[in-house]
Amino acid sequence: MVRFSKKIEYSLIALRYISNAKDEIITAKEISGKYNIPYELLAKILQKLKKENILVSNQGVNGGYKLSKPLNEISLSELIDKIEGKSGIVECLHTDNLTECFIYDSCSIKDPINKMQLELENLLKNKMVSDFI
Amino acid sequence: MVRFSKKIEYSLIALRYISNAKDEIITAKEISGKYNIPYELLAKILQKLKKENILVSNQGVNGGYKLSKPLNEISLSELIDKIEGKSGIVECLHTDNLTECFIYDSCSIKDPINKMQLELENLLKNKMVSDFI
DNA sequence: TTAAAACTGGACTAATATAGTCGTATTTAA
DNA sequence: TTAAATACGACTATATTAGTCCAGTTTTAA
Ligand code: SF4
Ligand code: SF4
Repeated sequence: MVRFSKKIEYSLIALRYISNAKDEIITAKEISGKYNIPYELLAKILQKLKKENILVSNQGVNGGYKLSKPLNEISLSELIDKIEGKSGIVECLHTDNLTECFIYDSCSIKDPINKMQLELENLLKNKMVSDFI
Repeated sequence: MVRFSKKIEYSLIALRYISNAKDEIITAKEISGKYNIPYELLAKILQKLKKENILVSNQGVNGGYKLSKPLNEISLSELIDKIEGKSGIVECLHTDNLTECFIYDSCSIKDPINKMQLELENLLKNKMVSDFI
């Protein structure tokens, strides 16, 4: 029910490492090697973080990644939304609500579930990636 | 990353309904019908809740379920643990740690992840099933 | 006594989400 | 021109969740 995906864990490990390296440019290979994270998977994640403007990248020889902003400006909430795509704690609270819950009309717990979501969001918004160091 | 399973949602709907019926005995069929919840699945869930001492049951004709204790004495945390089995937010925090994370030794975020888990647990412990009414 | 209404229990399948892999293209410094 | 790196898309494998099926047992009431 509450579970960090490997993508999020690998993101945190990578961001932490890149942050500690200050302005040095870090490659996917380096992080993959240090932490035994599958290279292809980590590479995908870093590409995604770049596309989401959390990292900036340089291609080619001597290329790699560095932070686009300090980690205390990135909330866990933001990281999760950007890596996994924004999503609600239940079907009917997804923003892109293509698949409406087949129970929706008769459901008696929509309101309290909604409140619950807000409380969880609040916790994740106030937790910064820098707290994972 | 933070997602209620259908089992939990169906549990909440059912517990709410049974609670509102006061001391009347409620059948799986009745709840299934009112809320369009797949009967076999709901039946399994109620059986589990009975086994976990949240419900008490009567078999046979006119049988059914009622609460073994009021909903304000059951935390969301307890419900989740009993329905889904207790589990950590990441592999290495599972209590029955059969499968150790293959990154464990080199992992740099174990401690902060642990703290995060405590904060989430705290939220879920202070949320009672009665809050979902 | 028997039939129907309910719970019980286990195995099974289907659907979905997560994790990881592969191949190929592009960029760039040396 | 080559090697080291990011970039992208499709693919496969694995795990989890959701739902189904079937064969019981218990109990009440006709
Ligand atoms: S309608 Fe009710 S059961 Fe369906 S997803 Fe929303 S809260 Fe859950
Ligand atoms: S060891 Fe690190 S990567 Fe592995 S499960 Fe624990 S926190 Fe996550």
